Amino acid sequence: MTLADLIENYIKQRLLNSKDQSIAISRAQLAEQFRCVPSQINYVLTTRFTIERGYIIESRRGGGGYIRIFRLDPKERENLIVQLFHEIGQSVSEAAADNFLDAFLELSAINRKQVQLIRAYLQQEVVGNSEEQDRLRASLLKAMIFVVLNQ
Amino acid sequence: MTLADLIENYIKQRLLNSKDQSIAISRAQLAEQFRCVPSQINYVLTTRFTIERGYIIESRRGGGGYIRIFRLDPKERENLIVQLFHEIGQSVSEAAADNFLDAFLELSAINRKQVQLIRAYLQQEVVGNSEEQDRLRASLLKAMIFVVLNQ
DNA sequence: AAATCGAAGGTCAGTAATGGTCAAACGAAA
DNA sequence: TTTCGTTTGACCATTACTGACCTTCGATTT
Repeated sequence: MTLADLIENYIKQRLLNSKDQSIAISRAQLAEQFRCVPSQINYVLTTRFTIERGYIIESRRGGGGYIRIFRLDPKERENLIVQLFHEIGQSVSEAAADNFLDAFLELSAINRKQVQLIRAYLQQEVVGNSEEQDRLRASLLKAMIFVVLNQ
Repeated sequence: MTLADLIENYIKQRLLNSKDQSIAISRAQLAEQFRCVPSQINYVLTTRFTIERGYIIESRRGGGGYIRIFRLDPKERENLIVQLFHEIGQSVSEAAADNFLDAFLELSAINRKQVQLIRAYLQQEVVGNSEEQDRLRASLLKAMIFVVLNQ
């Protein structure tokens, strides 16, 4: 459990407690709270709270500046899942595949074990990130996601 | 009893003692414990903790990195099913794919709905019976069978 | 109104901390 | 002697974290 993980969990907890699926934070203050440099907060936000994972970040600089984190509306869950599936497209790198799996997991479209299975199978069957491999990876990923979503 | 065997036994013992059929290890730390190079751990994992033997490996590099080992639930009829899975091979025609699906159905490895889903998805994604299409069909079929078998 | 200042947040490159890969050497069994 | 599983180490890839420097924006001063 790294510092980045701790900050990630803290933000997610605050989002769960929030009324409107969004919270505002002060970068400097949060950095102070976790005894780290402010840019560490940016690192957590850019690696963990991406659009693919279902978050939107809005911020303002200057005096009274802030960072606001939105969790996408669960009402649109189905649409998001379908959209996410389409976003996989024809070709994905290994890292991109992981992001997609995490995104499906975040949406509770699939569970943790299914993620492990799919990831493991992809790693076993698809090695490297050549264009051909990326295409095969996308095909396999979509096929496996398809069955777990629909069965 | 080689070093690889010792490490294998150690990991299996820890899995037995674990609550959720999974443990996390530090590659460097485990290597230190057994007085060997870190890559020896990879050797043990890739030779002894494969999917075929019922294990899944997940890992993360970088600071706070780890290796997590999951034990899959051992199933009845596992040998037959695994064998059938391997028989799919690298290339299957549409008719052959249907036969494999029926065979899995006979073994109650998958259910009717899953068969329909897989068949429909294959028909949608793979057209024709050229060698290239047959290879893609085999890949997708195995990927989808894999997830429904193991999840 | 324009210039300036201070208080936010943003970016990026560098360093450290992990784990991954692969080919060669080794060694026991056939 | 050959073969095949084991072991090693050099080199690679990924992730976490930091700090110097940059940009933006509101408020204050000229």
